[in-house]
Amino acid sequence: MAKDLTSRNEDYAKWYNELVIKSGLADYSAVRGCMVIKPYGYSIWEEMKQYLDRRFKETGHQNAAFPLLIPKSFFAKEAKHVEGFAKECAVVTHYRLKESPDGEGLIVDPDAKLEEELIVRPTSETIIWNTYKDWIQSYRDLPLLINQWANVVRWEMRTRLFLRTAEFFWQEGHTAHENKTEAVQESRMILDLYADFMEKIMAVPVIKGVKTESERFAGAEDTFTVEALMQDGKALQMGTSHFLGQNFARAFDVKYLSKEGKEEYVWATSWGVSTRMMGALVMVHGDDNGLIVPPKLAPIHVVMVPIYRKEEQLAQIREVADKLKKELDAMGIVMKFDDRDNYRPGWKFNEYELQGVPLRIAIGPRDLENESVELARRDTLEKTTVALAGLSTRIQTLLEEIQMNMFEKARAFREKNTHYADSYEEFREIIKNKGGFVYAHWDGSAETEEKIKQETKASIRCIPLEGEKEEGICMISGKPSKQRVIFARAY
RNA sequence: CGGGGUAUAGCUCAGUCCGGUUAGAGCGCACGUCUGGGGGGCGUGAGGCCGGCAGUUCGAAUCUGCCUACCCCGACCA
Repeated sequence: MAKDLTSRNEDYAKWYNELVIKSGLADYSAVRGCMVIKPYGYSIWEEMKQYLDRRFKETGHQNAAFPLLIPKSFFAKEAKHVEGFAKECAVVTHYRLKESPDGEGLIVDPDAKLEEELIVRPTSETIIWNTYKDWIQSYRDLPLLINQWANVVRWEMRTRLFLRTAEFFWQEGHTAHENKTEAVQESRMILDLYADFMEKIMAVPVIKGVKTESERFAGAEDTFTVEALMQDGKALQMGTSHFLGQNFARAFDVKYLSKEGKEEYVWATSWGVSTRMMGALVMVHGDDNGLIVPPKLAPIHVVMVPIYRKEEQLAQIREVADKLKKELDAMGIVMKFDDRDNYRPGWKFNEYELQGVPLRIAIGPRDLENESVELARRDTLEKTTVALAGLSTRIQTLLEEIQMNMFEKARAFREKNTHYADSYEEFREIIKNKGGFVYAHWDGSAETEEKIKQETKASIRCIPLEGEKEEGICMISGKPSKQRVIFARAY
């Protein structure tokens, strides 16, 4: 089996890093904290983008592109927003280089200092709202529903491939609305869209919820989140959707004239998911043999590995492959026929397992004779011999089954690792020894939240939106609580 | 930003403590050959300013000092 891969039990963090690199998703780059997304990794990201982009458009959004660089003064306009991002900004101060006087390389030309420094965007609210001011005059201009696919930079102290990189790729939606109800609805609708994507396409079960005040996005009135559980018992925030109230409208003076002829500030949302989801994909589905990509995200659904000695045999196999490929094409299933002769079958088996291709077909002289193939599932590692007749239909069914099985497996894992704690002792014991999600009562105060975080490293992931709301008392203060909230250690 | 670690072939690493001819291994790569149903065997070959700068010495991958970069673990954060 994948000989060189560290097992999850041995060292989960090491397993993750190795898997990302060895499966060809990404690699470290020459730039600190920034990664190279390799073709295979990028093709999965493209699948994610493609699906989400279609859904955004179906729900009335349009794509646009705003500048990478933002004038420093823009950040000062929304107080909480600056506070949240100031510590991790890359700043452009000059616009020219010149040869150094000693002739050894280049230096920044001191004469080329910018009047006003530019910030490499950590997020685009400010530049976008500055622009919206010019786009919005009347209630007829609303709602304004814009999305941007972009890269952003946040100068993180400590980075991890996909999970926290200094530069990352994402989409950020920025919408403007006439009233609060509509804006809240928008942010909730996007939250549902995200959750739907994660569960149906990524096969990652998520919990929808709202963030506590201290975990809220800088400048938001409410941050909605989708949270997932990784195999090491830690939580990962998969995406967020913010109700921004009128904060940015006020900061950038974006007003519209209502039907009644009254001047009003608009209401805003912003929402985003990033390449971080790639990390979730690895950590939720991967096993000790490598990645497992759910069929609905897989750039390649089926790979066929020919086994042969003589050229005539390969020619015969190729005939079968071509025919099957054509059938699968018509079904929207992508098959790769790997006839490279510099790698041997066993090597290819391992390689595709590492990459997580959902289905593998091995076909050799033996199979040709019996008019069958060997079909292997990546999720269960199960191998069966199946007839050539009706193979494409069989594949189609199997892919659906794999998709479902992966989701069910992840959900079962999450359920097994979801606990309820009624006392703080119980809570600490679970967080320390078992990990996972812990439902517990909390009095709603930031102090209690902080105390728990300090003492256990577990944070409130969210106040869940769904499920029954059971009243109780806070496990720390004994004060009343309207419902349990979800705690976990998180990435 | 604290703590730890690493830097030698494309990759993973030995060699450094105890300085001494020509710096090694495995994998990968190239060519040949036998092969081919779970990372093949054999043979031949290419590939190195031993992270940088300075010092000690007849002599430095090895000792000393300074620097740089990256990784891991924490704190902070999506």
